Amino acid sequence: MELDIAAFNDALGKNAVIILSCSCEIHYSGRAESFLGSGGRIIVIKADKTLLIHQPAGSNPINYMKEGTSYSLSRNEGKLVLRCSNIPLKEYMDIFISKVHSFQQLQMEDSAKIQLVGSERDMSDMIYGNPALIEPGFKPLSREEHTKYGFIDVFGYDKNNVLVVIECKRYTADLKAVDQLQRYVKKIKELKGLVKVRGIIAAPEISPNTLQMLKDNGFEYRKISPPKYLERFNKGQKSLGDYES
Amino acid sequence: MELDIAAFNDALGKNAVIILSCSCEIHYSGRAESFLGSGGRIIVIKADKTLLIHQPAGSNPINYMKEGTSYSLSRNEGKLVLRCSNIPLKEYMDIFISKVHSFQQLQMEDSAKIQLVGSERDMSDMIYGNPALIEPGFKPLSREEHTKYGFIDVFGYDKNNVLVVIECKRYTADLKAVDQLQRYVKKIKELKGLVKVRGIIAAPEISPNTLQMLKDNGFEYRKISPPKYLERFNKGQKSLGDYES
DNA sequence: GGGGAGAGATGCCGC
DNA sequence: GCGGCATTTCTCCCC
Repeated sequence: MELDIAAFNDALGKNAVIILSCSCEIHYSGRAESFLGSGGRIIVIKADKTLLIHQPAGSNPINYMKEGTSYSLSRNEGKLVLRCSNIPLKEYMDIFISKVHSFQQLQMEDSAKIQLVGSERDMSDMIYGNPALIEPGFKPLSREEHTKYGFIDVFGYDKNNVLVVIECKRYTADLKAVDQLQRYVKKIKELKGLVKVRGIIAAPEISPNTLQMLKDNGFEYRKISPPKYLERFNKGQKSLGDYES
Repeated sequence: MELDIAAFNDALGKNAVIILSCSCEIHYSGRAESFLGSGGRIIVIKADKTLLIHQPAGSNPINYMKEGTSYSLSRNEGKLVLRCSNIPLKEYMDIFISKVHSFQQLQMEDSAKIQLVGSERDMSDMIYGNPALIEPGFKPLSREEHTKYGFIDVFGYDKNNVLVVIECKRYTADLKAVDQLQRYVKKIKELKGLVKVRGIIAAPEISPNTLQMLKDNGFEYRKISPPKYLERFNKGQKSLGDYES
């Protein structure tokens, strides 16, 4: 099909969502540089002028531009070229379109915000509200502490009044989690002038190397999973519950 | 518009790319749990059965399902429901569609692979090929060393035959970069029985705190940017060069 | 806007 | 498959 440049510009001006399926070739220059040879793609320009280019498979866009990008569609010697530029970010893209399969513009509204449960923050809240999950006598002082020591998930005293730093991970704890814990514990020792500060990783799983490194540093592991309140809620419903039988 | 369930299933069977714009409500349950109230969205199901749901603004999909997901579209009491399940991953989604704005199926081919320049790997290659970028007399031994110590970007000897570990970052080096360097240097000292091993971060920028922590640990910083060969190539062309004037 | 850290991160590569 | 790590990461929060 033919793509009407005026219709495209009209859609841009109305902050419509544009969906273009086409064969194209892509040059990108910005934080890095890339080239993608010809193939079938879906190009989406959103109301906020975000650009996404998707191949027929895979989760991530193969190329993209951020919010606030400017677009200029032109026909040069019979070929369609979509030039994209984000001056403040110094990001540029040229899309050379050889064949347009479809063009669509949509006026859509969506003010809904997602509610998500099961994050690391939910884990630290759970531990804060139920400190026995760590051990008897654990007394949490704060959570998500954004201080100069670092951003500590949970921070408290054990039954012997020894300071405890807890790093939560919602997934398998890896070497980087120990790095982080180590950095926090070291900073706190320095700032408080303490010799003994305990470090604990709370996570549903931990890799063998990570457990080794944890022990080598005198730290501890607690097997704790993030809460999923909505899951419990859904168990009483037909919709998602069906899958769990 | 009305959505033809048979046409939808036909598109799925042909591994077409499906694009559906609609108003819908979304429940997700898997690694976490989420709920998203009604609003206008674009739903894409790719040839590999990846699902993406986009709101009219923002880079990232608000909900998604991974490759290999199964779909079942049905009409219950006049309402359209798209049930998505990925049994091996224990991920499930229910999409309650209140209004269909458009439906499209596309047969597309794309075997092109992206060429990208300016990655961390390109940086380590550049240093390996031009060791003077670090300092006179630096002799690199290997790059991207995948050993049990960790994955060291560049590894070599200085002019005094002291071992040097270099960690490259394509962007501003942060505290985690020092964590990583520290971990590598420590492991190498242990395994080789060395007292002195130098650690260097090579990055275009470094945050003040990071530089402080780097120095506190006796490590060094080299201001080096990742290479961008394609940019140089494009300077001679009209396309991307236009923007740089 | 920069810094610091999480993410339903994803993707890549190596074992 | 898991492990370890980069990413044009993106997003959020706080200073």
